[in-house]
Amino acid sequence: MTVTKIKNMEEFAAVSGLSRPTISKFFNDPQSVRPSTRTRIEEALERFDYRPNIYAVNQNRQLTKTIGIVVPYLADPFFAEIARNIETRCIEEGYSPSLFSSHGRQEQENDILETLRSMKPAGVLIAPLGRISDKAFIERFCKDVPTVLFDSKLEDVGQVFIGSDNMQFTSMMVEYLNRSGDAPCFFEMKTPTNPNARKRRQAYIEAMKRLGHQPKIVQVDGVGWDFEEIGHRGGLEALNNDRFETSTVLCSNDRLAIGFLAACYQKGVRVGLKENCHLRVAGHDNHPFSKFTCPSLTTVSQDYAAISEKSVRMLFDLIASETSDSAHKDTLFEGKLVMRDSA
Amino acid sequence: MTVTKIKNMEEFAAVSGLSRPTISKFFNDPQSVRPSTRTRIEEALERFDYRPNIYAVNQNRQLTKTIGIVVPYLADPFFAEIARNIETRCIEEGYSPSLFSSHGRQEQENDILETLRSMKPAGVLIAPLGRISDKAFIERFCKDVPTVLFDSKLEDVGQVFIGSDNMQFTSMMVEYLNRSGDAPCFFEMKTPTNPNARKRRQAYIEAMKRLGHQPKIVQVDGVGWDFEEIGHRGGLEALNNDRFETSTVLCSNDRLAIGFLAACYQKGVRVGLKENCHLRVAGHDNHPFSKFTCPSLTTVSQDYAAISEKSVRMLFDLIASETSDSAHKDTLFEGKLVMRDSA
DNA sequence: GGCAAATATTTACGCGCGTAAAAAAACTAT
DNA sequence: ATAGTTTTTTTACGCGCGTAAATATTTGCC
Repeated sequence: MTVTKIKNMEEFAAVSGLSRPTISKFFNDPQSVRPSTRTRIEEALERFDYRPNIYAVNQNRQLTKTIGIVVPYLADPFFAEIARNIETRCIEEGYSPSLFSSHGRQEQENDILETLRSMKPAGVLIAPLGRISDKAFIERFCKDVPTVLFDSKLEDVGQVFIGSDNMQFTSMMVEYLNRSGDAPCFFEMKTPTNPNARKRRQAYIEAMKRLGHQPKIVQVDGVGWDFEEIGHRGGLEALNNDRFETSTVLCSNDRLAIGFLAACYQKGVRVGLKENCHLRVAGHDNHPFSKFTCPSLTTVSQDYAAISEKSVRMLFDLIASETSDSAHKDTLFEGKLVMRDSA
Repeated sequence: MTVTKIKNMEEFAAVSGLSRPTISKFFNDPQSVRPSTRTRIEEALERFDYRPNIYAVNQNRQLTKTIGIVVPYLADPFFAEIARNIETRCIEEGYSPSLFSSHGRQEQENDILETLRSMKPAGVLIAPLGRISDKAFIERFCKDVPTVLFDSKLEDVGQVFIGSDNMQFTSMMVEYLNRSGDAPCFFEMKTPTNPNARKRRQAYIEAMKRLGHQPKIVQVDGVGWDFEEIGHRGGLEALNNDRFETSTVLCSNDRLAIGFLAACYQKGVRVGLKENCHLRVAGHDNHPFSKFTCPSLTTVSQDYAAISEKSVRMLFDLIASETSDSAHKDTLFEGKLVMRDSA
């Protein structure tokens, strides 16, 4: 590396012996210049490490190379994991991902979208807060910016949604639990933030009826995203008051199940399949930590990789197509039964 | 809101009946214009929702209002939590935080710093990967950009470090465990990524000697950030081979402990303080999930809020001071014993 | 070697805003 | 009302780069 500091494209063009427009073309698309030219530029890059000023670049672009990623709650390893996958894929495609978390608050979600709008991103991937999202606000955003919604569907918002087939998730699990023991109760929050939760409840009810059982739903209080806490407190309360009519509990999601398992442990309720166990417990999502609960949690796995991959691909399709064909495209992935020790 | 679309500051100046330089001053610092003027602009803002083009703004600023936040592994709720705190504080101060995760890879950490450098941020908060960080690279970065290191200290790098007093953490816990039962073994990874782990080991050894005990360290294989997995696998192996010489195990961190507790459960080893228990287990960090392990985990709590708060304040001091006084300032926070059921 | 096609250069303008300097206007206080 | 101070306006330049058009050069091909 040389001592010379290159401070703009003009100077870099000089040291590489080319003209500025050629350098500009190169940075927009290396393939657009002749191989020999490309080599010369790359050699110069080795010697002088220059990078175009991103602000100057983006100012003159109607469309930047930024991809916005918005998740509702980053402290949930599920979203952290999805975000990681998406980030990686975006980088591979030559885009710069920018990650945001709404931290469970509508106001923040809207602020993020405002910020994003001013960033003129090529596209945005958003997992909305759900029930408490400002639907109209997000809808307007989707009209202006190519946006893919994932995880949490908002009816009639956006052109593309990628998520899980919650009906299939829950049906499969209810059937499994039913044929391997008694029919499950359903353990959930009274007012879940996430629309997936509502689908799961519905699927539970339908599956139970189909199997000739009376649905038995145990709802607990609590708002926000501290699902473990809610599952724990609500679980204790439900156990204390004998609210579970069968010896099998299907939790609306794994985080709730983690809290519930803690409650069981505390109450001395043995969970699992073994002879001396009182209760079977299952969840949904295959949360990264569900393998390490006590006992390890039987659950339905979301296909993280597939959801991330498909979301990104659909976004790039959307960007490429340009046409605002208002055909709503939904993609739902099926889950796989992950059988562990808890049920 | 009116139908008129404002597309630049010129137009916005027109509709608000002021000149562009005044509008420019306002956006740089609302306090710098006369109150009556400020009111007029704010009224116009209500009617026309205009935001300055961030790229044009930043191009002409030597220093942007961006704050970079870099964490080693975002899927760890500990870092997610810290990041959330820091983000919030930055926004309160009128800055735009930009969050990045190194995902446990040196290459990615360096890439992020490269990207950040080109973003001309006002300052950067980074929790380095630790052992596998490219020290020289980070050191160079710190020279160019006001940077606060937190969580994981790299010797002689950067001017400011904020973290926990690992010596105090471990000493306190070892003393507690010793006086409430037998002396603990220390359970850790053979080659930990994080320097905190090394400090904790050292503190363990010293504390044990001070108390007249022989240190008993149980090390397990494994690399990367899947601590639960490593703790689980290593824990099973250690239990199978009777590697714990006492009935108390102090884990280097809570995530390792979570995996270890799962191993104990699986092996039928009862953990806790009660009469019929075989083992006591403790951890470090007060990980968000440690309250929900089975049994709930006794640990030393990091002061998340204090670390975040102090890191941000120190960064703003650094930005304000401008002077590159090379005085290294370290701030270490003490931990508090969190007594739960596991020890 | 000559010709068409592909690529690079020259020249020039514009993006949206920061910012400096001088002039004008609006306040403040007496 | 007047002088003095603060604020705003006018004017103008520059930031680093995208990009268009006309021109010049290189390349591939027979």
